[in-house]
Amino acid sequence: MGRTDRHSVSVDKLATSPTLEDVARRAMVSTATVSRCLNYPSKVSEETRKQVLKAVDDLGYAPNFGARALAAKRTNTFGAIVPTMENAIFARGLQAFQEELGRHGVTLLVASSSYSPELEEEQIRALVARGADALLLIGHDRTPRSYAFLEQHKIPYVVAWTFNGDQSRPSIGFDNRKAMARLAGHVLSLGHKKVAFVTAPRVGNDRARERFEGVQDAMLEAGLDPASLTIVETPYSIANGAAAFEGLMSDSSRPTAVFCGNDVLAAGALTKARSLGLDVPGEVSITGFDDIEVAEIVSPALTTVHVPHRKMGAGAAKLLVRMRNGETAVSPIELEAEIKLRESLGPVVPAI
Amino acid sequence: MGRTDRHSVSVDKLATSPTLEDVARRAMVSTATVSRCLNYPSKVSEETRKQVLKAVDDLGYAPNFGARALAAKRTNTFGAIVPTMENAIFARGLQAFQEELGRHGVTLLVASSSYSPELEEEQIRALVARGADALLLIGHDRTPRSYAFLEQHKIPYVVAWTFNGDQSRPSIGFDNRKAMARLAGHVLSLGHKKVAFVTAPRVGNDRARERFEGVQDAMLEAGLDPASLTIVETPYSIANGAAAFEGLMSDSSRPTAVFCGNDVLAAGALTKARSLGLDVPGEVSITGFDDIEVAEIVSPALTTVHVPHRKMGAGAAKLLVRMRNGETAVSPIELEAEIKLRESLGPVVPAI
DNA sequence: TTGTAGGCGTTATCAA
DNA sequence: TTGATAACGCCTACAA
Repeated sequence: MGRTDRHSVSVDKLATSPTLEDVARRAMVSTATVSRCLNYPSKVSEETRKQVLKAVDDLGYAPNFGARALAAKRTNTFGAIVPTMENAIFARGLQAFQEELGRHGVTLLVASSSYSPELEEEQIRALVARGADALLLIGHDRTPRSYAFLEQHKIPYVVAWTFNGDQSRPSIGFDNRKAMARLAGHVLSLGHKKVAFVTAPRVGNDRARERFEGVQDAMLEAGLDPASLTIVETPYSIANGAAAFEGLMSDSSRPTAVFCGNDVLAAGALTKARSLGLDVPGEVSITGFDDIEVAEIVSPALTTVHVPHRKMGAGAAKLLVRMRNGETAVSPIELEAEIKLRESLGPVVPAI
Repeated sequence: MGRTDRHSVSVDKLATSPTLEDVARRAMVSTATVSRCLNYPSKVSEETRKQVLKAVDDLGYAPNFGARALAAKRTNTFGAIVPTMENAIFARGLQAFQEELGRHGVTLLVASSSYSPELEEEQIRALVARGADALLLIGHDRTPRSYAFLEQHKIPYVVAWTFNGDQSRPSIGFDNRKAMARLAGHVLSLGHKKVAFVTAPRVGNDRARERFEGVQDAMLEAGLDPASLTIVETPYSIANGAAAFEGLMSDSSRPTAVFCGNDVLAAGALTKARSLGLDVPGEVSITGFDDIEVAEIVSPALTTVHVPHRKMGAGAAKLLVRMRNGETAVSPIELEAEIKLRESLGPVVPAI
């Protein structure tokens, strides 16, 4: 039905993608048998299986995913939406996420939101429409519509890259605020009083906000006025980090330590320091956050906060698989972020 | 049909994703009208449009992608398969690719092959099954089955990151061999005679192979015996670059210049040089390939080949869109790769 | 072990 | 301008 019969198979070859029906015809069995053979090989006799697989091979058959999802209501595909893929911040975690998913037979679809909640909302819809069974999201900040949508569609999701005691969502991550406070505390204990903070835009980015609060916490703790903190807000990029740093250093009262909201910004600052002929950490200390690969290869090596990228990625995958399988009461998981002291940080050197 | 009628809508809300039919019922029109309203708003009266959109909004309706693809036979989704997402080599190009696609209303799906032709074959099938209308692939090396599959399914694709005169496939890229030969030629003109080449595994990776051939070309040109080139083959990673470099330098007869197949390897070599206390370029010169961001932030900054990442990505997107729209005779596009001379390269210093 | 047939959520062709 | 309705390709009871 639907298709008129043809005399030769070769006509088919020139046409378009073969379907289950084509395979069935060639293997001289029903479509049901082909489907079974592909999905539950054990439920098919050895002989027919061979025939079918040969037909599949001959035809170069690939199941139509949409049709399959439509019929089976499960895609074995998870989605991940990260703020950016252009730098390495999320690369390692995503890689681990993917590897772990692979072990469970699920495929990963990745999208990026460019740090925009509206764009993220679109991406969420797109991935769900494409049949994502579950989603990995970064941070808690997103539009109410996004949450409503996830709720309504009953899409399991986990929030990663952050851990925040008072959030009840399934999540896995570390306490950005605490980690940054620890790093900043250490820096201040080295005698730095004039400090600056270069951060990504904080609205719509709870990680950035929490890191900022961490710096404030540390200042308070050290008896410094948080209001005296110079803040530069700029999107994550090496160039922006460099520009921000240059601005800071051209100021009449330079900071002796510059906290950067992440390693990318810090790498930019470091590079600019070099081109400015400024000694790091002699004249100014610089710190980052994330501990991506560049942190170790820049010179001087970057003092930063080591984020458990791989643990987070793999852990998120495990959580999500459990949730997809019906488990409902998954409690948030907190991981540790560790301070990495390296050469870019030094004690404050009194002016001569 | 199929669904039993319900008395209240709220039941639906608790159930699962709303369908076209749900929207239609709520807006009191037919599913055809809803579909039209979503796809060709102009073909629907102002009034019904409002009703429908309201219903869509109320219900949080998102079209089922699989069903849509099934019915429309077009997904407006392209796929890209890159060897790796873990380092920055392909990130910028992919970003540009995505941006350009966005301008044409197409969504991007990304997968990575881990430099394995077999895995790439799987990914190709997966993306096509998911309805990718067209594919971006890296390099020409892949299994015959992959090419046969693409052929059979009539999937438009372009090969990027390489340009090779005698290949007739739609492609956009630069001549890896020529570019590397130019860089190597310059290095050799500085007096280097003992040179080494650290490369990614060359089988299944035409770019790596061509870069290698470029080095050989330059040696020949300079009157050196290509057989005297020390070769280390190792997967792209900072750690591997460092290890390879260390091995090279611990050799009794050290090279005075180390070519690296890409910037990641070179960054590793540079880092190791520092930890070994070797002066670059005083004692040994190091070069990379790609000109990714790290190339400028490492110290000394890396001499490398600038690859037109963004141009390639955007260009590939344009090509693919044209092909998807039925254009068939697209000829390969060659872009220029430019040598970037930076601090990591210096003249050979005669031993005292 | 295998086949038949209904349904999954859209789109698109016809009529109305 | 709108509404029926037949595909689209696959899965899965249910029957044989």
